[in-house]
Amino acid sequence: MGTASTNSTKPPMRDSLIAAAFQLFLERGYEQTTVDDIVSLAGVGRRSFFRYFPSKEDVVFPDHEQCLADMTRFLAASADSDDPMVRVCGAARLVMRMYAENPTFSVQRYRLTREVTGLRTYELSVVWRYEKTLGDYLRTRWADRKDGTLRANVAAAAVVAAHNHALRHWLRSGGEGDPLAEVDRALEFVRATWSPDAVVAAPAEESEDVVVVITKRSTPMWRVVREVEASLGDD
Amino acid sequence: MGTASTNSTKPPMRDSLIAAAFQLFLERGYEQTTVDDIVSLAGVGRRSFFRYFPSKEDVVFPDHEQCLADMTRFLAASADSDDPMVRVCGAARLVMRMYAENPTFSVQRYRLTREVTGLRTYELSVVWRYEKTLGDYLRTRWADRKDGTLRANVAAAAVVAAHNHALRHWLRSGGEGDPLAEVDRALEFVRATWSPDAVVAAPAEESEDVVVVITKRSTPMWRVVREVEASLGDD
DNA sequence: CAAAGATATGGCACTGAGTGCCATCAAATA
DNA sequence: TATTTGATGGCACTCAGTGCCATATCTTTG
Repeated sequence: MGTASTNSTKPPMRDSLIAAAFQLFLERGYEQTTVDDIVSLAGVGRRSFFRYFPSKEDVVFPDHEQCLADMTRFLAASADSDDPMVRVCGAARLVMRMYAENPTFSVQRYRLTREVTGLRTYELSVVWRYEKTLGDYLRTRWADRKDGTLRANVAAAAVVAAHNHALRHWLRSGGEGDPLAEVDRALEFVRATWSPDAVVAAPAEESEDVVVVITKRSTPMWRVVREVEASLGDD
Repeated sequence: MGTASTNSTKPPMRDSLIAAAFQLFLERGYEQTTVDDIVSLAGVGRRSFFRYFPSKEDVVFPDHEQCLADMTRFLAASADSDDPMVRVCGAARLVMRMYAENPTFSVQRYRLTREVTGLRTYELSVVWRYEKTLGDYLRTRWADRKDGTLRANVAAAAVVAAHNHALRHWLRSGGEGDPLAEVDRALEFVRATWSPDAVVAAPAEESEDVVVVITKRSTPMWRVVREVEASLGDD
């Protein structure tokens, strides 16, 4: 609210604080670095640090706030004709793209978050906001659907999990390969599961152990499975 | 590690600290209550608080550590013949049962976690440990499977999301109704998605875009999927 | 029973994150 | 030039969390 919304003029102080912080975090570790160390290296007053970052942890994730805003705008620009799951996967793709823009920075930060418990917890709160944004979107899109909110919550969690799977794999590799391709593959895995369409199921009546399913060849297999299961009413 | 494993003799000091803490949290709020307030009401030394609870937030979730241990044991006691997803849903059920044991306490805590950001973040870290435990289990069970780790991560996230959906719904209602039944219903929703079984396929011939699948309920799914995909040639 | 040790607790001082308040400096504006 | 506005620095304060040590209680051992 306080920062200049879409204005791209970034104050140099913010960047110098980030640079100083990461330099110290990487050489002595996060917990061994105090805010006083950071501000003295950056040559600014201690009070200014907390003007730009609400907490010491925030300096580690300087770009997530912007990315979250981008995701919100992306979903708000959705048309009713869009497949909700496709749209949500596109939103998750935005996050991966942000990581991919600065591979070395992302990898360094990953090392930090793996070692420091407090940073991992903070990252969880960030991920939760992404998941909540996706879930809210799906909830409105599936408002009329049976079990719409349950479906929305589960699907949002699945999308986030698939994204994080691809992201962590890429980060562990040190930033090698194409993270966008990886995340697309992982997202397709869940998208096919949660946006079934074009399947008609007709349970048999005479024989109670036989089911007839009619579908198009072009339909991904997962949708068929999902629909058959739903119509069967499983064990 | 340090606490008495299965020994049920709980020190009274721990309980009195929890009681004092919640009394103050509910009347003045979490952030308006200092640790000094808690210990002076409980009549113990300040240092003792941090002997029983690593942080001020931990006193709000006094039973999760035990529950996590229970879940780990439950999964370790799994047999190879168990359906992994069924087992994981049973593990999630344990958590719901813990909440259901103290409805009023759970509802009061829910009110707190909704208002206080720090507590919500802490809860996320707890949920993450549950999800990681479930994911680790599924990963080993699906080690030989194609995309086993991706599948495990996504399925674990889906199970946790379904559990939380039912849990939050029950908590918002003030603890009315049967939370176990609710969570079973939500879990069944994802279980059916991620451990389908019993289909046999036979491709049609006349219409080139329509496929008829006939199957027995008791047939393992995965062979069938491969057969159908092989006969169809997937997208 | 007495001495010695282990465990639980309290007290105290210290570090470090985060906040409120005010002074100061620079740039924009009248 | 005088004034206002916004950004910054400095200072003191609260509070969570930790390390260290003294003390009390309980247990083991001679």
